[in-house]
Amino acid sequence: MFPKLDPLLHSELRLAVMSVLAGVEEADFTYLKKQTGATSGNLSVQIDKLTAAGYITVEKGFKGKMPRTACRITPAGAEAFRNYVDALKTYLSAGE
Amino acid sequence: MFPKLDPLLHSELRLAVMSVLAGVEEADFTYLKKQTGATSGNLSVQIDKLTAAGYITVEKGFKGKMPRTACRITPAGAEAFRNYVDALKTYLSAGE
DNA sequence: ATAATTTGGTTTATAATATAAACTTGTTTA
DNA sequence: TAAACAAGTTTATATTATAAACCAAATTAT
Repeated sequence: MFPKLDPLLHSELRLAVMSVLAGVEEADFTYLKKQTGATSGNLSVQIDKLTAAGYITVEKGFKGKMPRTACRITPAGAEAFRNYVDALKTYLSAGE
Repeated sequence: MFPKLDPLLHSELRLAVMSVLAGVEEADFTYLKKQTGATSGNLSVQIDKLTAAGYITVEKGFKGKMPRTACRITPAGAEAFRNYVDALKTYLSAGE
């Protein structure tokens, strides 16, 4: 009936992060923070979880002398995102 | 950018309950349990929260001798549900 | 030069949440 | 009349989301 929702994606901030990453080649920490409006701490934690799940990859380097954390969605992450969207539609259809 | 998601609706079970109720005149506890696959305990708790929020109403009575708990969505609940669906679309659009 | 502020984060503490297990009350069946 | 079932509720637990506090390095102000 109602499919189970991937708990990793059923989280406001993680979903926002994935939503941004689904639309761009790569996004760094600062950009994600700006787009999502999240606090640094929260964003850091959620990025870790998405990384641990294999949904995104994180590449740490420097832009000039400043640290920079670049994030990309993985194929697995993109698929999970699509599946989540599909699953959610089951829940939302009544509200159209 | 990303609108805030109503935390009362951003919950797998509560959303499923609202989804069912959005489509029918009224549904009783047993029916909701069957449709959502939830445990009684969980369902009971989430129904309470939706009631406290004014999103649904609960009417207790008897069907024959057996207790029955009938739930209906309220206008406020229906509106909240619509708003939630709209807000969510912002998050999902990248995944289409 | 050095003190103060900003940047780009991470770690840790807390409060809220979802969830199931255990329990209750009454009914039906063996 | 004992056992099993129905329809829930209460309570305990484990997870989560989130922000506050912290840290290191770079930049800016004095």
